[in-house]
Amino acid sequence: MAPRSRSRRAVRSAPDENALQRISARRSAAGGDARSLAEVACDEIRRAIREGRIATGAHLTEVDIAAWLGMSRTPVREAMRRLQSEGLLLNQPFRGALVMRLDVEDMRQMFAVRELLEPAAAAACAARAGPAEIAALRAILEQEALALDNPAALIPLNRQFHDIILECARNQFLSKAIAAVYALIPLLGDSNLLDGPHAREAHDQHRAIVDAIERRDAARAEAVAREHVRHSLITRLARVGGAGITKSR
Amino acid sequence: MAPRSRSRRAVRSAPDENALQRISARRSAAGGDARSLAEVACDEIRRAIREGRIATGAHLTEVDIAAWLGMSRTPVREAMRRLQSEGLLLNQPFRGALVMRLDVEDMRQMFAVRELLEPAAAAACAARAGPAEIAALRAILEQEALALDNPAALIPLNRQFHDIILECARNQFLSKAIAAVYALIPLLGDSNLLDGPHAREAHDQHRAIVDAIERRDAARAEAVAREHVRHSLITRLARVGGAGITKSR
DNA sequence: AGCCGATGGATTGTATACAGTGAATACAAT
DNA sequence: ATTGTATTCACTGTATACAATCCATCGGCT
Repeated sequence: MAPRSRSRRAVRSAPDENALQRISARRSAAGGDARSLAEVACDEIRRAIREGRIATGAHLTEVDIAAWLGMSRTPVREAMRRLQSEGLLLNQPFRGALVMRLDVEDMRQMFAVRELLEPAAAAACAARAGPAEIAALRAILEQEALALDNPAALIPLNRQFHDIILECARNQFLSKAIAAVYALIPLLGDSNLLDGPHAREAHDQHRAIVDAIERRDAARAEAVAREHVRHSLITRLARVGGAGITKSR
Repeated sequence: MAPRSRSRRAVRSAPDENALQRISARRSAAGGDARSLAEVACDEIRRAIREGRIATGAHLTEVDIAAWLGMSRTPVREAMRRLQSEGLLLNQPFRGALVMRLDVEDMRQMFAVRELLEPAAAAACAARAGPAEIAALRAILEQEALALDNPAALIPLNRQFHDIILECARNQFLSKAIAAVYALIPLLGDSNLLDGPHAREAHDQHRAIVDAIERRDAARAEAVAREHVRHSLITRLARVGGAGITKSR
């Protein structure tokens, strides 16, 4: 008996408002950036895995994620497919997906490949870097130096540092190969940079890499980059061996 | 078109019969294998690109592909997304996708990375190969020897050869990295193995690699594998330089 | 009791409707 | 003629309905 007069229109207009809400939420979430819901879903799932809110080994279904994120299955499906092809999720046909888990051996394998690729990137960068790139690297170094006890700032700086070197190497296939390996880093859990002493040593190594690049000393850049990867593995192994997440039975 | 009788219901019932046809077509097409339509679409598009039926640089839309393959947009969308993440297609938001094109410089970059990764795989394989793997490799070699003038047979054998070595290296990250690079091979067009002399040389190199692996001579396996990649690039360059597809202006 | 096919619940796979986007085009105004 | 504005158009992004599939479990039959 309520206002029946406008019922038809009311029913029609409801979805529109929802749509508007969705869009505005989408835009505001990333500061005006208009990412698709699928991208949002992808990032959210990845983040939840990295932060441990979704445990490795957990069982995910499209409907659950869709309900969690408040969107339909379609974008969620797209996101899960993407994460599967990245190797973060293991697809089980008609049965959902499992969050991959990496053991210590997997970690060693990952670092073995990084030890192959990242020195190559540093060497290529040393051969190609111009003043602009070197200035950018130096800028990162300075910011790092000021943030050595602030992992929240250090982590994106670290990523930028490696991104600049990779971009400077100007080899899209090298980038693809490294990206394929990096995709599984969220499964490793907390960053090494949460560890103060490691952060300092990593910073010193970054500095040595930039010095070599600036001198166009490809061999030296390669060697230091290799040492950087090795050092990172050692820190990881110490943390895994020492603290809780042993492979258990 | 269909009888205009109360469109809703008419439209509803039609798809059922289509679905049955589609499914049976799907099963029969691949000899009883029940791949999803998305996988079919993915393979078809990839194949069409490799065979040049879809030109590099072409503009693809979901509806066009869906019409071509006789399925709905949903699986096509999934396939295109996948090919985008592989790097075969370049997404243009709201505007379809472009088929990537590689120039000679891209090709050099690709082979530079392969020269990094494939020797590493051969070395790791030499360190780990058991009798079973060596027997499998020898079997491939024998089949190759019989098919040196039959590219249609040689191409899958070649793939199997490299797959066995990669699997034997037992490093999922090495596999991922190589897969990321190989994904763009369809863009290179015809296989080198269509060239008789090259096929013979490649076969000899395969044999040398297996010999080294069997002797557990990792360094030698690595060196030959590197030479194998280099040789492959040289053949490619000769073909591109000699025959038509120069980068034009 | 034990095997074997039917049944149901959970989950993905697919089709389709519709809203939203952005470029191109047509048209008006200066 | 040129610029600004509305309209159209082709396309994607998203939601939703429905079909197919897998697995577990339950019942009948031997």
